[in-house]
Amino acid sequence: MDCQPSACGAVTPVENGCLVCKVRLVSVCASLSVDELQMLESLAHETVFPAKETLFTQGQPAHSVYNITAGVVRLYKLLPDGRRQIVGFALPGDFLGLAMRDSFGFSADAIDTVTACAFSRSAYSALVEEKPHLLRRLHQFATHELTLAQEQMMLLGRRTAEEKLICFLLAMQERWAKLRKSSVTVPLPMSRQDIADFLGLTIETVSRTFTKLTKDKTILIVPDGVRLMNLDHMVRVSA
Amino acid sequence: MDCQPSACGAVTPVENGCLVCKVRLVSVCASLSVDELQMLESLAHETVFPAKETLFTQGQPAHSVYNITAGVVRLYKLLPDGRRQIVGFALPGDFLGLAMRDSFGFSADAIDTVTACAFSRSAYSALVEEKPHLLRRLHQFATHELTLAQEQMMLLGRRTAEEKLICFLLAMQERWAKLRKSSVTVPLPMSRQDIADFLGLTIETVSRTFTKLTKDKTILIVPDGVRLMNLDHMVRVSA
DNA sequence: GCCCTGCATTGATCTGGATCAAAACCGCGC
DNA sequence: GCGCGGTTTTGATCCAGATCAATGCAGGGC
Repeated sequence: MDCQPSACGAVTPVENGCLVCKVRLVSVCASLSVDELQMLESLAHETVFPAKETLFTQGQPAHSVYNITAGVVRLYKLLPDGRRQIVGFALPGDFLGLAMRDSFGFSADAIDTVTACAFSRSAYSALVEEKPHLLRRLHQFATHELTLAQEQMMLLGRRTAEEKLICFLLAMQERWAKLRKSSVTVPLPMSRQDIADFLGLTIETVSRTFTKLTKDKTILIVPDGVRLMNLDHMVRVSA
Repeated sequence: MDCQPSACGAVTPVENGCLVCKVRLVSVCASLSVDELQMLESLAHETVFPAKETLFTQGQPAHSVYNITAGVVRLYKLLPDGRRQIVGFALPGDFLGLAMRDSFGFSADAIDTVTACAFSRSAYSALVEEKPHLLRRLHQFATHELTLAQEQMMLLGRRTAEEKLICFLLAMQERWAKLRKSSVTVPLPMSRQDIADFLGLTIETVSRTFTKLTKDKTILIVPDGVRLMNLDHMVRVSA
């Protein structure tokens, strides 16, 4: 479906403004001054996507770019026969549309309730043209993503199932920690199938590996997440 | 080893200048005007790395960034136990050091004889600061790399050995085609082990898959490369 | 020429994770 | 409470690709 931000996902006026935005300092917006933020604010459409709703689909024209302000988004590619690879999970503060290309290179859908600041791509790229420090920040984000992608290649190509899961849990814990949410307890709003499709495994292997790590006392499964019980061991494995 | 461009790899004066550089129009330099090119030229050290020599090592301080002008470089990460993942092959026109970070995120070594324009990172980033269109070009390169990395995740996580090899050969053929070298014959200067470590396979599986594709009449193995005999079929598989 | 050395190929066997198939669990509506 | 749909876990079996082990083959030194 061709889905503009105004068509799918409730648009509300920006409620409290960028200045009090909870993710401002970790997002691309951190590079902007107070008056630049006001310009940005006038371009922003705060949008809410309920769980399971699609933000955009691979190949679809990229009318908008998004700054995630709450919730978790899964980013994925599909093969014609239905095989799926999740290329990342976007958390609050993450930016979707770094490539600034005409169409999206992957699909994105909300895992839980997601709120995002949507910007029309044309307006956003015009702003980027005149604010080199915003471009610099976007470039930092892109190269950070690239580094993560290279880590993920190592994981997908050369690690065992158990190592994959351990690395994933450690990476999620670090990302949540940067957002100052929880520490030893890692929220996992995504399904087992999502984790499998991110790690290049099947759901059965992911499930078995969770049980193994639980029997090991490496982790403890709690509602909607896990608690890491033996960080030392996990870090040693992931090194 | 701590290896400055002047220490490892023969430095020669820039012989013919950027204006006649064969890869200029496909490299980051294409964003620069003639007089900007002259500034760049004064910063460049043209460096030759013989086959098998290391350009830089993962974790090493990134004193220099590189623009590859000839030859092929393998970019890889290692685990402590020696498992290796090649995260990419750099061809003429490719830029190493996009991240502009203090240290390299992967190691790089020359597969055949490589020539590169080396720039001190500090001088280069100073130039980037004052030339927003150079930054824009770097960002384009970074997001292009990111897109390729996401394709590679799909390949590593979800494709079979045969699909992996076919996608790899097609991707290499496209990359060489952009450089106006050969078309149906794809040069493969890297070893079978390199291909295996790029595709997340073993050398034996790569070799067996090459023989299978040869028996199929999908490819023909020629000295230092392959000839693609059934592009249609290959494109169908990779779609 | 002939040996050495370092790939690459081929063959035989093994195994980690996939696949197929049930259970068990867990809200949620009524 | 109970039934129902979806997800997760567990179990049994299979197989693509890994591993182990020769063998082939080309280029280089002498």
